[in-house]
Amino acid sequence: MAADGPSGLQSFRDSPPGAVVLDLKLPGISGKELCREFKSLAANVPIVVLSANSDTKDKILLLELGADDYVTKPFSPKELLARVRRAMRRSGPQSAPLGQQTAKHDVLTFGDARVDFTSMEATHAGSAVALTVQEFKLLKFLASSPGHVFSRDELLNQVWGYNNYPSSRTVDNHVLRLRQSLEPDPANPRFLLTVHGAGYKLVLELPPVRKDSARNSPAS
Amino acid sequence: MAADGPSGLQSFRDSPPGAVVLDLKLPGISGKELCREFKSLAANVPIVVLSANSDTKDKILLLELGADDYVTKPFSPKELLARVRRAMRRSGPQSAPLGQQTAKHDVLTFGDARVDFTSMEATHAGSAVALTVQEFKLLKFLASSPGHVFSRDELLNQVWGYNNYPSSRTVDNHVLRLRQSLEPDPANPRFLLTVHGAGYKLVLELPPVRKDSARNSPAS
DNA sequence: AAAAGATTTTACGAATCTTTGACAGCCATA
DNA sequence: TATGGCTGTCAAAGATTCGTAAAATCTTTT
Repeated sequence: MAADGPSGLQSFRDSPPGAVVLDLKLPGISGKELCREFKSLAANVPIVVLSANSDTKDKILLLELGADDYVTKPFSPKELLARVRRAMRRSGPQSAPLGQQTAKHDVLTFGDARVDFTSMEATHAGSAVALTVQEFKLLKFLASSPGHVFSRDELLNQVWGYNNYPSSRTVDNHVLRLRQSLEPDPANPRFLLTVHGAGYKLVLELPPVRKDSARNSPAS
Repeated sequence: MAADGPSGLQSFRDSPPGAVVLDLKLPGISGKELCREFKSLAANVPIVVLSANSDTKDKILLLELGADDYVTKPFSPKELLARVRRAMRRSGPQSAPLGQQTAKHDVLTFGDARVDFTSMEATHAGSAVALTVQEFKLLKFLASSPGHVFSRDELLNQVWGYNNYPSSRTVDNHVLRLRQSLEPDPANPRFLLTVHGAGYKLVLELPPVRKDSARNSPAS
């Protein structure tokens, strides 16, 4: 808490907070100035503004200044809380205040699987499964563009490297093992999909309803 | 634009929009339900809610449901615009931890059909249809020059390749299957058209209403 | 150096696409 | 309006492409 603009700015610099609740009517600096200042110091710290008047022009201006939300007085504590929570949630997963972040882990989850590329650990339905380096690499690459179909050649180039040209079934086998390790039902893959004649892709959302029951697509 | 809940949900599924402006007072599904649904379908699509009453309890509830902002009536177009812009700005460049980023996908839509050439998925009236690689290739080529008529030989050369020279009914069959998968009424194609004696073309705009009396030549 | 583990090849049945050929129906011109 | 040439459609035959497991090869650890 800070009683006025300058001291608020000071403590913001000293130790960036997780969020800011900013009352416009305060002594010292203009609230708008302060808002802009905060945002330029740390754009990822959400700011919720308290304003006395509900003048629309003001609102728009503030939003343009970088405020993440505002509440007009009178307001209920509940509403303020809800808005702050939401603002934090939105900017949340980004990073802790500054420099204190516990190294971000690249994690990928789908179905029962959870893969941490930083620690190179993976779990399936809670229990740990062992993935090899090559498997991590392949999965990571596929995960870099979810939904994108990659041909075997592309995968060999991108994951195995330009010099290395193992032949055909290499990729297949790695996909096979990934499926066996991570798919709910390895025989009927739901995430690591093959596109006949084209290659493989990793999809993270469940596809929409199937229509053409006739053609490929796993039964049911 | 959709006039009611169900149709809104449908078009959301068909082609997720960049943002949603949701009027709470609509027929069919409850607005809150719809809001939750949207968010579960695509969490990164921002939602701005229009609500008639400015009841605080309602506001909080909506925010918890996943709405990104709301505007109470009456509101100025400017304010709505500012809020939508802000919501989009926020959800825009922000990419989820890993794998959830939506890379640019090449998509083609016409009639009830939606074809994504990147993920090699296609939907017709919302439900998924399976297309083969060759079908994707052919469609992609036709789509590269909408309205342009390609002879069978051209198509064989361009889509099938120089070395490969299938003959007679090959192209026809692929067009047939594309029609069956994607045309509203496969027997009376509206987009994948035959030009007698010349070849095929893909048109994307709906032609003006045409009387049946005339032949099939382009309407006068 | 042997053992253990990872990666790549090979092989082949199974699954899935493509192409073909036959025919009927449609179209355009004589 | 009649005719020969196109096109739409189907189903079977012909080709590819995949999934899988086991063997062979290469790497790292013991």
